[in-house]
Amino acid sequence: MIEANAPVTMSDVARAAGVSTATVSRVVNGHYGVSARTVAQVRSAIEQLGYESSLVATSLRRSRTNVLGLVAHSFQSYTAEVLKGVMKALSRSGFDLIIYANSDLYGSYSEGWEQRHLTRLSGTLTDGCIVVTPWGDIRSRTPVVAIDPVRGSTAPSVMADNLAGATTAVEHLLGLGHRRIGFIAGRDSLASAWSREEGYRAALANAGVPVDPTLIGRGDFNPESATPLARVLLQRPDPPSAIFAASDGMALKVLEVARELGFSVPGELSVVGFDNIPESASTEPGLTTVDQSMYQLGYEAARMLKSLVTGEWDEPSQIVLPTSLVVRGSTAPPTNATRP
Amino acid sequence: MIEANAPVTMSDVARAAGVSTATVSRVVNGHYGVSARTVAQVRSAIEQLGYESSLVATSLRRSRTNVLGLVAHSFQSYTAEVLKGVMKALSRSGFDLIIYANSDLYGSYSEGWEQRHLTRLSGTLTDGCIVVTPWGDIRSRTPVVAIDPVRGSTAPSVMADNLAGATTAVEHLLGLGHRRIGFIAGRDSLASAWSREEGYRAALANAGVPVDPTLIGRGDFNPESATPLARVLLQRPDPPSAIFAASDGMALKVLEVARELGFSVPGELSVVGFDNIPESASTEPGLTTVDQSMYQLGYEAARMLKSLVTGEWDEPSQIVLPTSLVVRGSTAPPTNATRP
DNA sequence: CCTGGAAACGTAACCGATAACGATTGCAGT
DNA sequence: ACTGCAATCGTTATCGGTTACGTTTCCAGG
Repeated sequence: MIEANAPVTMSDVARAAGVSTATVSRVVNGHYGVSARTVAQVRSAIEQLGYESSLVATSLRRSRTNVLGLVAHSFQSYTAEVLKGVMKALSRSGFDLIIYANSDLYGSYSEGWEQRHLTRLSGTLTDGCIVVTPWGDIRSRTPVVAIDPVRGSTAPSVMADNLAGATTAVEHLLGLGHRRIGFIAGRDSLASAWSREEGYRAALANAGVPVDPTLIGRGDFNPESATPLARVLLQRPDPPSAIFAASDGMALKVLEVARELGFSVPGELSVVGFDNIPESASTEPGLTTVDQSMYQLGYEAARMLKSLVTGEWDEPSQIVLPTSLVVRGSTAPPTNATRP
Repeated sequence: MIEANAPVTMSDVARAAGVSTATVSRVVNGHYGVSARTVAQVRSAIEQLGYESSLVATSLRRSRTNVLGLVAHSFQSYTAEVLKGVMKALSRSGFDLIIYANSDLYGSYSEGWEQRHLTRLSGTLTDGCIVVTPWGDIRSRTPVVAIDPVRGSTAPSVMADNLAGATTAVEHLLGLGHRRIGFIAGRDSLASAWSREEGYRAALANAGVPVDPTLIGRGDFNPESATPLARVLLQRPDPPSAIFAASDGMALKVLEVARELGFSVPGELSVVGFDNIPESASTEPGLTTVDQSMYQLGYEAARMLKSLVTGEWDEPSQIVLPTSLVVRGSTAPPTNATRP
């Protein structure tokens, strides 16, 4: 039931208990210097009025709030999986979590959005923050851990072994006999996008297959960015026999375009993604992809942030987690292929 | 890069620009009464110092923050889907979103957690809140919309047509020839749990099948709660030929127990869930379930909350969304069944 | 009976920002 | 030159809670 009752403040409690707000504060925070009788009075007043301290007022005055923050620029499956891991790591830790998401998902907030959010939060509200797929390097008064950091960043971060993952993915395609393999890259500024492209190039180089720059499309990890790129690749007179997309979201769009243009998958086109989001298991055919355990990324990032905040850090500050290839129905040997 | 620089406050800007904080505030908020020259000076100081207003301080002073809150007691697929819908509804709306999640997921926070979180947030930080699957009725200074409210609540809320959904699900099983149909109920206090059980009973009654109370297990929507209940049902000398679980999370646990006890699904046991979370599509076999578009629930709740906050509300305050049955591989006619 | 010192509690400054209000300035009109 | 009205900007109270500091109370020891 909604009741428009004014919020109960500390001075209400103080008035009811016949003491000053200072005393109420001491009771609430369990500080020393209050007689047992007064404590009982204040407790009873709190109970009776249903008082609950204001997170805002407290955090404005205090340095420590026991709240950690998470900032993400969009909310897709990737972020949701990360979040589950974060919550798990924080459960029963004494830290609450505040996720701040801005409403301008689509484009207008480009460079620097997370810096804005972060300064707004870390002013006082949170003791530290996790930033998911940032756009730039971060300044902050409180500790920050990046998940999938920008290229060249030396700040604390957690990321998957993107190079190895991408290499394995492309080697899988090469092993099936593919030679003309398209690539749809991720957002250039992120280390992950860079490494996945490196893996693509390295695998081809190892197999003695020259890199054809016209087979590389420049996406940005946003699923929508892949659609026109896939169209370009598949409408060529000589389309590739396989496409490796730097994220599952983009790979799923490739599948969409392929269906639209009448390509049979995996008969005429093999597709590989990266991430292993839940949706990738339920498409028809299932998407072959590189699993990077976003859950684990979130879990480790939260663990690291906790240690940074409490000052008990002792591990290296850049964690790299292993990946594994998940083979599903979207990959097969190319038509008219000679097995290696 | 992390730098331990002190946060830039409004008075820093004021000092740098040679004006008072009031003037800075006016410039920041675009208020009337500042000369163009002063505006330029302040703007330049803001730029130079990298000033960003503190969400906390602002919300303490102001009544309106343009931030909406969401409170959830756990963070599973259900919540994640809801969140996507909420974000979609809020995109480009001018409202940002703060999600507050407490760290004591597992039990210790029982009754009343969302009331605590809500008073902490709605004190000043948010203009309104969405509460997902609350435990009790809510008091709040600012508007609150409940997703999947408690039974008997008259507060603004969004929910699926649980009665119709559950009825359809059980009719599906009846139509396949099942007569002994087990049920695993949800958290008793929620309207949804109640309606889904009603649907179960109604469908059986319509088909002239008596309700066997020993075939009903009392879960709480938490996946883990279903495991022992499923075990009890399936280890009976006369196990049911089908089980309808009030949530997908619980239904997936039923599948797990069935596998563990050597039941073939759907050969010896049919299973139906409710929710249609992403995971349900990717199990083997896929879970037959009632789709309630959690995305849509989130979308509508956010839309409603926006209107409540801006005061432009004109629709009924309790929205019920349709459901649809999604038939996958986990249901089939019972062995030795006679088709109706 | 007086003093010392710790315990208990209140007062007021403060955190960062906003807004009501008052004060100052500039300029047009007479 | 003087009035009057805007435009412009600073002062200050305020939000709710915390804490440094000062004051009062109370009891033990001399």
